[in-house]
Amino acid sequence: MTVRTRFAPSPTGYLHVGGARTALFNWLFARKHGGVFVLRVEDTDEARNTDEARQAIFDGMNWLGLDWDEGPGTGGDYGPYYQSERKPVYDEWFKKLLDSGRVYEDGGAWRFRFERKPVTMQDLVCGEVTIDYRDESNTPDMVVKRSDGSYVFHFVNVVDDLEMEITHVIRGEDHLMNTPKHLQLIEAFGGKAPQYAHIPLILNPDGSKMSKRDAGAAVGDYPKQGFLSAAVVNFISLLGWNPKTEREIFTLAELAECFSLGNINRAPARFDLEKCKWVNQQHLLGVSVADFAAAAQPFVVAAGLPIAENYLEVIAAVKDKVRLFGDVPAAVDFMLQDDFSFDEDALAKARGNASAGSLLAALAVRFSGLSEWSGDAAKAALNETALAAGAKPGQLMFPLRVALSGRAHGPDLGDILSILGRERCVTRLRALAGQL
RNA sequence: GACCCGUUCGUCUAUCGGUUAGGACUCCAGGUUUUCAUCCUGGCAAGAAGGGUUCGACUCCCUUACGGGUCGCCA
Repeated sequence: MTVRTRFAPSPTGYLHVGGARTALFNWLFARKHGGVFVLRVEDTDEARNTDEARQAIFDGMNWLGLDWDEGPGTGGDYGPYYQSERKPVYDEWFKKLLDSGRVYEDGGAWRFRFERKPVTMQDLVCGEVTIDYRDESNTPDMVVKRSDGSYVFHFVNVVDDLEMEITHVIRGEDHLMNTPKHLQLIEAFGGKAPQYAHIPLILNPDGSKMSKRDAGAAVGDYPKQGFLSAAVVNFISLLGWNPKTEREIFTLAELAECFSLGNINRAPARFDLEKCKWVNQQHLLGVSVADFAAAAQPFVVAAGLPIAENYLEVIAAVKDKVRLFGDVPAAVDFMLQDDFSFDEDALAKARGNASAGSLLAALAVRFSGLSEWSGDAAKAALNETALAAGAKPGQLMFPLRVALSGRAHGPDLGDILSILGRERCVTRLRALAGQL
């Protein structure tokens, strides 16, 4: 029997990390077992569906690299994959319920009559869970068909899982209490229930439920901030699941290899954006300068910075120092244009060195006299300047860095000197020397 | 309120009865780097509480507390 999993989002908002992780786990499980991953759009609530939300799902899935074997745009033998197009199928299954007397009319809607007994499920994550349906107050008969003739989630979800021969349902823990309802429906249909795995929810750093407005919640925001999809996938995979090794950095393919439902935790995890950024930096380390430069360019342009001829050189100088592509503009602005700001603390620290002004002025003179310009030549000039003044080269480096970049941190000084070129260096040295 | 799931450093987690409770992020301190960053080393920091069971419990059981989830003609 081939494994068939599905991700069944409803297009009522943006794809959020919780949904993305659910999709990811279903995808990983299918890939791990050479199975089929189905994307099914649960758009039965016409009032709340939007085209933007539908597109956000596709965009998010594509960006994450979670391709679906069956679903919108791909096709498959179990379609259509939009529930809004499956009314005839539901009518057919509803008739089974009608014929067997398991539904009754209530105010124009149809309710499914639960069997009043304890219902036990075997969850792959939560283990054995029993809900007692003899307590009617806690488990009222559920509406399966609205008075307007449309069907509700529980009904279509179960019918489609049966119709599409889904073998494993991996979904958020918010569905745990729904499962006995689904099991009762499946039993009434005489169908074979899929195996269920309810994964813990993702919470905000403060422990509150992560909703769509919270920071880090919308998958669509990650590319905007300059995250690598591989890093986001890597990070969210580790929320509530672990590979049982101390390794933390994985590619999607590597995750698919070692993924196992048995290694999923039961407790909800909080979302730590800082660690997500660290994971991103780890993935960034493996990206080539050319690819990095191409990916960072939109951010640089959006910040209003010019793409200079030596753009690649500029990127190479900062590539291993940033965590996000979104951090690039602020890290390279002083190398791409002459308009940059001075950090007050850095300036204050430079002023703390009484001889900084004269040293910088002397260095400007020496730079001007250099027959050839290069980062090494400039550094040699720096050493000579310092020695001539009876100072240590190190004393000159900080003021020089501030003069050239306006800040205390940045790329290697040799890189900066080389990238800026003689004229700019001299100009900036004189400018700061005059202020100290 | 009822029902369900859960509870190891601030955060993500390892531990399938016997460990100095390990790793990672963050933070701090050293070292390397003539500078910045990377990097290396070290440090801070945890079994919610109380009862059992057991020679022995973070691990099993119960109670309490706390957190999350669910109780729709939403999904």
